[in-house]
Amino acid sequence: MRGDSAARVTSHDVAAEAGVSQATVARVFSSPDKVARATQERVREAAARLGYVPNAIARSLKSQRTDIVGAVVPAKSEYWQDVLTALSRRLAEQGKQLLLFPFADADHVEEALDSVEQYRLDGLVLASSTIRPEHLVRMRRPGLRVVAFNQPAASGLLPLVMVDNDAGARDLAEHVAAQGIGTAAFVGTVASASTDQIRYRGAASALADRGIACPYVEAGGFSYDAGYKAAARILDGADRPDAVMGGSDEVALGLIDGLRTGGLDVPGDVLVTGFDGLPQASWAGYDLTTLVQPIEVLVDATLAIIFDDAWDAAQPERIVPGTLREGKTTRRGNG
Amino acid sequence: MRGDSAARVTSHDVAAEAGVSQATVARVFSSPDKVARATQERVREAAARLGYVPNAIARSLKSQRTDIVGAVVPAKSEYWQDVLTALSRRLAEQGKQLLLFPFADADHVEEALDSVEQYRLDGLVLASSTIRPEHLVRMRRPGLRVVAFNQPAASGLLPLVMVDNDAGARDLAEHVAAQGIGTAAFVGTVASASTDQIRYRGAASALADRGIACPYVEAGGFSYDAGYKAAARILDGADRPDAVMGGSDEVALGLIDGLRTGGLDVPGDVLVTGFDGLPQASWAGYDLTTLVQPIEVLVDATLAIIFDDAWDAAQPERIVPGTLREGKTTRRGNG
DNA sequence: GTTGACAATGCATACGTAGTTATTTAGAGT
DNA sequence: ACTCTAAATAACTACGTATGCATTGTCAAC
Repeated sequence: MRGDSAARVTSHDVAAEAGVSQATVARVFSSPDKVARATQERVREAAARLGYVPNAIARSLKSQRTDIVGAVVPAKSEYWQDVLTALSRRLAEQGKQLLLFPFADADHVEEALDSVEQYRLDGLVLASSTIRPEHLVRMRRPGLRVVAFNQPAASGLLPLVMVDNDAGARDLAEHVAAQGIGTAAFVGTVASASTDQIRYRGAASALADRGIACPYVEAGGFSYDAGYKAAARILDGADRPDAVMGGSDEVALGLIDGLRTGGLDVPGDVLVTGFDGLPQASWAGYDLTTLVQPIEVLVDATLAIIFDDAWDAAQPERIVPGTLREGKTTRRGNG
Repeated sequence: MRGDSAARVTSHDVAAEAGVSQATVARVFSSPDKVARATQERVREAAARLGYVPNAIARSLKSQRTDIVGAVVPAKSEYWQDVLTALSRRLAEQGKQLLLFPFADADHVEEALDSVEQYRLDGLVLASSTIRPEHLVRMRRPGLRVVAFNQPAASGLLPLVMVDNDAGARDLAEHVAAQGIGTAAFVGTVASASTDQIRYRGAASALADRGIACPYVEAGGFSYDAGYKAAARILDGADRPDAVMGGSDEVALGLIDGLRTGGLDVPGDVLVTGFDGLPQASWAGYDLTTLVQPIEVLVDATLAIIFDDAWDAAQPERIVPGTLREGKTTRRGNG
């Protein structure tokens, strides 16, 4: 009842109720130490009585800060959902919010970026390997802190935070090679994705050092389905590899099921690895060997760049190592 | 370069550049039909030249609309991620944005709700069965359209959109019963969740009609892990059921792996069903029989309530039927 | 030629807050 | 008692836009 009748309570109303000026009310809520104890209590009581809630829109207009960070992420991706969760939780701890800009295809990036500019966000996390360089550059604007997240292509164009894709891919390759394989294949997601390229080069180079060839197969997508279909192509191929390295966990999980559907045993006949460290990779049905990304660390580094003034002019690159998670998909002998 | 120098371009700057008044500039961007063709072009050119972008904050302050919808969702849940994706895509089509309020535990709901009020959102999607009724009631405020999403407990307190949990559970139960089982068990997520209760009652009632008992087992969480661990308890139990119905897909997938780890064959020894229709349920490794929620329909209904003025005073309830998806986890004979 | 109608535009103001400057009050020192 | 200083509060203004109202200009009708 009470709350309903007081439809739009402003700081002026509270000021009148408490017998002080509007400025004092504002101070009570933004810098309380500048207001005497007794006055503060009186104002807070009046505010509670009227059901006053500060208007963040007006505050933003005045203070030129929205306390909102935007995130441009692919609409359909298991990996990014984990990142978003970590990101928004950290922001919430600081009283900030996360505005979501998912996009289905590259064409919609433009629209999302328009909105980003209109809302005068404090910062922006750009997370998608399919954003083209010209878009990246356009995002370099004063007052807006943009960070490229796991997007090697942004190197030199924007501040960048990413997992060490090269080292991770090498670790995985060396682990697989240590199991004593003769041939291998790398099933990438989309060849034009910069993460894909680095992961492939790292893996191929590490395998080459051990005399193992590693052709590249493109799944054509970031999804389980793409991996599942790629498995068929590998089964049809002339010589079946002893190990298949997936460009991402999602593709790797599809690969496993595709290979198993084709009658092969994983890891009996073929070893499989992934990349990312999705929760699903740990599911007992798969227990995938993968490179776990330290999402919390990456997120913290991202927010540090956005909110730490020291980074203002510089274009830092934070490359964080991942962790090899050994699952049963690369465990050859089970004795 | 040009963009950098024009740090903060306002409609006044554009007005000066184009030789018109600020009001005309505003009209060009908000109600173009009220401005003469020639003037419009001149203004747009000037705007482009200066790199002007309308300030959504100021617009919101004046227009009392933010074009932003908030969503309070559980931080860790596969299901909600699908909902968020659909929701934000639809909003983006209408030029609106999605502000995310994920919460790890019920204590953080309060904080999220505070932010919601401060930001004067156009609407709010409340999606979590663990929000308590007192919070729900507090959200009934003038000017803020709140919709409870898949949250039966909100019935009578808030406008409500949900899948027909009861009918869905009955469909699943009847489908399982038709496979000729003797005993069954329902593994719920968290007993206090209102969706859980309805799904269990629906399933148990349908099974009882066919003379099949169906005890309730609580997994203690919404996750794969909870389901995996619950499988062990079922294996340890005195009489093993012929069919296990999971309270959600995530729990069901955990159940399957748990049962298989315990040496059982699914569906050979035990049939399993889920609820939700997650992408993962369709993965070849599981191919789970489940009730697919029509997420697009639910989302559209939700946005209709938020943005359609006709719903203003009423407290509508939209209950949408789901679709049974028959997978191999309930296919007994494979001939 | 005068009037009326209507389109196009300018002027002024309000949205609700935060910060800047000015004013009042209280307290301490001599 | 008088000044000096610091603390507390009030008055005022700016943030950038949208819109009601007033004004100007154009054209058709009589």
